[in-house]
Amino acid sequence: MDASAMECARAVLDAVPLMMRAIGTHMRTHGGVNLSIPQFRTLLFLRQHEGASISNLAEHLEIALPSVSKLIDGLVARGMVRRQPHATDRRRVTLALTTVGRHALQASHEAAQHYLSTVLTRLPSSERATVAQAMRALQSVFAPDREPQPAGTRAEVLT
Amino acid sequence: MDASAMECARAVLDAVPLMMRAIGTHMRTHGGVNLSIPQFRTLLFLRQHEGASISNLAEHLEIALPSVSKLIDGLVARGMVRRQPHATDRRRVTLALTTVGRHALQASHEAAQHYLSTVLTRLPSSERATVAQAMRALQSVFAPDREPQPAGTRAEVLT
DNA sequence: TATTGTTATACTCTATAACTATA
DNA sequence: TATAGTTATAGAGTATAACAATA
Repeated sequence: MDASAMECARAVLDAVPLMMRAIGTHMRTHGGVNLSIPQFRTLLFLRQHEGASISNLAEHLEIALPSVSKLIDGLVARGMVRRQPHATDRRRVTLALTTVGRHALQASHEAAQHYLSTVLTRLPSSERATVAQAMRALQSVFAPDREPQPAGTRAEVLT
Repeated sequence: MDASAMECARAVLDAVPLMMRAIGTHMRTHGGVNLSIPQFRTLLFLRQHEGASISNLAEHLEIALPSVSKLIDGLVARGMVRRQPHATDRRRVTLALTTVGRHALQASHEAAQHYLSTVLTRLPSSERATVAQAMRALQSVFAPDREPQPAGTRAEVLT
């Protein structure tokens, strides 16, 4: 716990809530779709993992099962996700994006990409490289047990 | 909006919610104090800005006035903050930390510092420097209208 | 007995609209 | 009329505990 780690901790605690709010507010108020960050991440995950279950999602989002169930309730109510019976295990629920969900994700996704890119373009490209590198480093320490994503998958996230 | 900005946007959107959750969960479950991030930030602000009003706080946290009022309700109910009449303007509320609030902040603060520092120490110090630099850059673009803090103030945040 | 998911309950965070009191 | 704050209302996110159904 040297001085640099403390300085770093301070900077993280200053910047992260600020970014979270900026991103969340933007996603709730632009792009005509009005998704929260967890909703957005859910749709993203379901697009990448067809046939995922509630448990799969809970593991990915790192939130409790009942919370996920409620999150899905909301998306089902908005017609973006379907709950389907699992082929062989009748305890499981298979989740699927609807067409509405697919379009909502696409729109929200473009809006988020545009917003974040615009904000980040205010930085010189060398700083942007620093930010990208820092984000990868942070992700590795804050989610150390996540298996590395298959090549190509990550690159699709905001494509 | 070049490729680097998009790559960067992707990385931010991957890493920021993850960190937010990790920090929030830790603050809610450790250190014996159980503060949410907004509560923590509120106490921090009140320690640095004695005599602040609800509006001052709303501006700093970038949330709506009624939300702040409720946030303060919660902290008052827990005995951490006092609402006091303003000396000259009877519309205003002057907020003050109680002794309980001061101690809660101190404890939560040490726990947060310890947790974040521990996590960040898993990075080589060169990466930590990158992270610190990135956080400063991000703060500048996500809160571009904030006046720069007076020298010394920032350094106290986690002291 | 263990796993998957839901319901019940209870917080916190956040917003907008409508209101009160004061300036 | 404009500002500071509160109350009312509403929806999202999250958790734990208790439960049902299935394996």
